[in-house]
Amino acid sequence: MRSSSRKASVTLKDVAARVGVTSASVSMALADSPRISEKTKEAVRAAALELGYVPSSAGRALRNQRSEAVAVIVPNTSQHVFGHSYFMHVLTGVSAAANARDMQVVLSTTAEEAGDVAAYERVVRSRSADGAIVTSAAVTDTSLEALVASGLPVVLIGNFPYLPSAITVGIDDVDASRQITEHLLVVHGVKRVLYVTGPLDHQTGIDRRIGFEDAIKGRSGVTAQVIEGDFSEDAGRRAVETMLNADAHFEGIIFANDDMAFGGMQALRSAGLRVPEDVALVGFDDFGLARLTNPGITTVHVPAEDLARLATEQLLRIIDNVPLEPARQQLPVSITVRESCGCTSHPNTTNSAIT
Amino acid sequence: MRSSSRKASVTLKDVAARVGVTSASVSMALADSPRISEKTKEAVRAAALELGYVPSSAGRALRNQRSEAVAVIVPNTSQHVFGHSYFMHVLTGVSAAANARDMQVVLSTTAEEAGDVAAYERVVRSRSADGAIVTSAAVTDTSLEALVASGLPVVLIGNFPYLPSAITVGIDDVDASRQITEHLLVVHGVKRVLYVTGPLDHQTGIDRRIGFEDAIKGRSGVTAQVIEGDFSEDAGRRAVETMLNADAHFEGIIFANDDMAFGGMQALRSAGLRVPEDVALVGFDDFGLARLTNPGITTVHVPAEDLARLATEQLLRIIDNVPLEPARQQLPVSITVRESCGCTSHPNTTNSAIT
DNA sequence: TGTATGTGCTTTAACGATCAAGCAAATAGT
DNA sequence: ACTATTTGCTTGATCGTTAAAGCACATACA
Repeated sequence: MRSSSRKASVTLKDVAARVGVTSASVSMALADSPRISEKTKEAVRAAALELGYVPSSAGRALRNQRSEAVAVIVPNTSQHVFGHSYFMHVLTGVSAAANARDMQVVLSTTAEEAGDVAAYERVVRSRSADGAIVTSAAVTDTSLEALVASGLPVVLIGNFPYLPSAITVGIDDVDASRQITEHLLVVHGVKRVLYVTGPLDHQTGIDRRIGFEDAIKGRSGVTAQVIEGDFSEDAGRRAVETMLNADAHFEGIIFANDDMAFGGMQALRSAGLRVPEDVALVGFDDFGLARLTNPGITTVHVPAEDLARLATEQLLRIIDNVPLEPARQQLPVSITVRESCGCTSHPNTTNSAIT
Repeated sequence: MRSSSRKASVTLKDVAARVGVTSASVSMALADSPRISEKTKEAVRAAALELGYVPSSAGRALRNQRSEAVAVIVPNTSQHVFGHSYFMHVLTGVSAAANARDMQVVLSTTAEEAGDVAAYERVVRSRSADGAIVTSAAVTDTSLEALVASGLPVVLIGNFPYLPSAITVGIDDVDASRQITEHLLVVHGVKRVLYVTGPLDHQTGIDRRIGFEDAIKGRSGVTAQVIEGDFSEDAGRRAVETMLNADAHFEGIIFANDDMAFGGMQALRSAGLRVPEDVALVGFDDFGLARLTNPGITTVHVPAEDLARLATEQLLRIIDNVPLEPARQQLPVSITVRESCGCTSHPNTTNSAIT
């Protein structure tokens, strides 16, 4: 089969041949260089349109040493994090910021890497992308430190106090957690509370716990119990079951995220307890789930999409060597009040958000 | 600033200089060519590792005329489709299949395209990707036809009877819709039903409606009403409100997807009607929402991740010129029974799936 | 009149990887 | 011993793009 079906794609040379100039002239013409006459430019544009010329990203990347792409890197197994709608928000934010600058978005999961080089190193060092957005990285992820140290353009979503040179965009987990805890304690007068933590090898898990403790501290008449979770629905369920089996008493539960709050809510219902009448509860994240349950979960709204967009904008600044003033940014959060805390009497009607 | 901070990346040449051979030899050595002595290969591998050599994707793409990437293209506005967790499943499936073959995944949304060339055409014709997976394309999307006709490697997720030459992977929407309708009619003996359609400019919307009609057809004693929706939660809510205001009577509702079922369920609750006691209902998709609501929604489980994985595998076959026997595939679906239809008495305990 | 300054293109070179062809040196064949 | 073959590398070309330098000719300025 010598007459292959592979249709050679249109290159600068083809356009040049059509117009009767060299490919360099076409390049300059399309770049609107002042060195090219208006007449030639017009002819080139017409020919390019007619032939359907689209610049080769490889040729351009090779020549310019820029791929015009940003990578989104997920260090965990794709199973877990993809399953989280958080990731969806991140992708929306990154896409929006990248598309606004005509940059591609490359997805990269650190699945089972063969060599020593981690996924992000591979993507960035192969120049498949000019920089990377890294999200949901564990504290224990040592390669992250190497990546940040390597000086390659990287922006992390979240807070990484143990990586002082990292560019990050996050929220104030401590303060937010303190706020939502206080909502339960002050607004609803809950005295006996249970706190279900996130994974304590993630900064998020650590910080939210600290926020909870800050809120409890020095508040008289409040008794608190803490049980460790891992952000999974099942952990929330098990935490509640464990406490109920131990015959523990609590009027309110603060979950470190919504997934666990949902699991916990199911366990409470199975035990015949009503939410919020018998037990009030709150979550954290508001990535989608909290709105769907019945009762809806009062939670901290984390602006994941905004975080991702801002992170990407920062990344593009780094790539373009534009100085960025605050290397670490924190976006404000709001508390979305629903029914699980006892605020609204009519479940699933209107949801209000206070700032 | 002549001493730029830009660290030149390691290329074949650098490795070659270290070993004392030419870059061509290094290339062949790393490719494990029999023309290179074992000794040299070893030296090359050592040097490559030491210097942290990672092949330039641009150089390789330019030379091989292959980018080793697949694009995932979403023709709708990113707002809408990203918001749907369906997309998350698709990404997981595509990533899994692509990563298994060491291919990158490039994300592409048809946002506001400047020129005539649509997003997928740009991505594929710029050779940023060797092929594309297209999902959630509307029937009215004419550029899709041009894309399929252009002969570029593309696999569509869904059914596209009006594009006979397209390679597709989907489910049998007609049959699935018929099945879930029959569940409500036969198992639960519902006589007066309401059907809320999807958008009728999508094949999915059309086919599911046909399946519903097939199930109704020739079934004596069953009266049906149809109202048009658009897959949005709000459409489901409005459909139910409209019917209630018209004082329509129905014991069961079949929604063309879960989002609408959720909206409808809220409207029923607001009207003081219980699900499933007063009105039984079913949905379609099972992308995540149906499990979270209370009561859980009995629905058709669409294996989105499997569809995406299979579609990507087909795409890779096309790219590699491997002949693929069935150009159009359909994956089987199952019905996930929850509480909204009246099957399970205890809401939110265990969910069973029947095949 | 002789030297700058434009103008509008072409030529050249380079980005990094890879494959075909080439070319010495070592080995094998008769 | 003298020609084949093999071995193990190098040379050179190529992929598509773009920046810099070059080049012939026209015009401007002193």
